[in-house]
Amino acid sequence: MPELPEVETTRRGIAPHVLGRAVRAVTVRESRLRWPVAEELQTLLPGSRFSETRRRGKYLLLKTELGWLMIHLGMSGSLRLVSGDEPVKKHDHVDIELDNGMILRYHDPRRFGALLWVREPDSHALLCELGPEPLEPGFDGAYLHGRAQGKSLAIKSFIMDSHVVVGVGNIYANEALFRAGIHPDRAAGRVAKARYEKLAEAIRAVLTEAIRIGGTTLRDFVGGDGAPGYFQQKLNVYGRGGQTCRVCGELLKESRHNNRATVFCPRCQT
DNA sequence: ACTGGCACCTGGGCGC
DNA sequence: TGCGCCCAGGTGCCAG
Repeated sequence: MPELPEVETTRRGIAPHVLGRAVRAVTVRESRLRWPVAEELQTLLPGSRFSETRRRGKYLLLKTELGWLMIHLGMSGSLRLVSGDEPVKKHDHVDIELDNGMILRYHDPRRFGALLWVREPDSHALLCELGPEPLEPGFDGAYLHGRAQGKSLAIKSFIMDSHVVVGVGNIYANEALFRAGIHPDRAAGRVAKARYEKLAEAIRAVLTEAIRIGGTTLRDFVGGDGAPGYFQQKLNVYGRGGQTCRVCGELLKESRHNNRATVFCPRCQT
């Protein structure tokens, strides 16, 4: 599920329910995630109070007096608030019980996600090398163009590198390249600055739109099953290989970059 | 320094 | 129905 819009939607969904709340207890049913669930969740988190939520790329950060709980949802993770009597389902790995009885429940079938403890987010190894936020100042065509100089890798792989820009996963990489009219195979270093301007704008547009739509499903984070399928009807290329291009009618082609599915229109994207 | 490929997991869908 | 195969929204790490 989670690309940047999903992570941001999760942050906005849980923020009003955790801010100002203290943690009553933590239950770890399965600690074998991408990295072992941090011991501090059980030694430091109980008794602490959440005072701030933040997102950096696809990492979610919840501040307490003693440090930050850092959460990554991996490929299949989700975080939602449930009432204390909600039955535990398979793959509900971690419960963080709040002082009002609600539970922040981490669910992750594939276990590619992570729950870590960090003292200082800005200097943490996983965060300090990350590229700019695509929706904040500092990310634009000039920046991308500059970073691409001398690079021979495919532009799709380039924009999916979190050291270049965070939060552009496979769906939105495909969609942004389509909107910008750029062929995904093109060498990053051989794309003109003007086209990077268009690409930066396309990345901002698809992410902003997805967050906007995701915002309408915020209620799902409390109670419901929290499985929004919102962006589907907006997709122009992702998952549409072999179907016709919505703009020109050409058959959409499929390929792969770094073992990730790529879909593009051979006529619109050059 | 770059780049491509692999690893970590489970579950769903498909063809036989 | 069952089995085996392929695929999946991420990303750190490794070898060449």
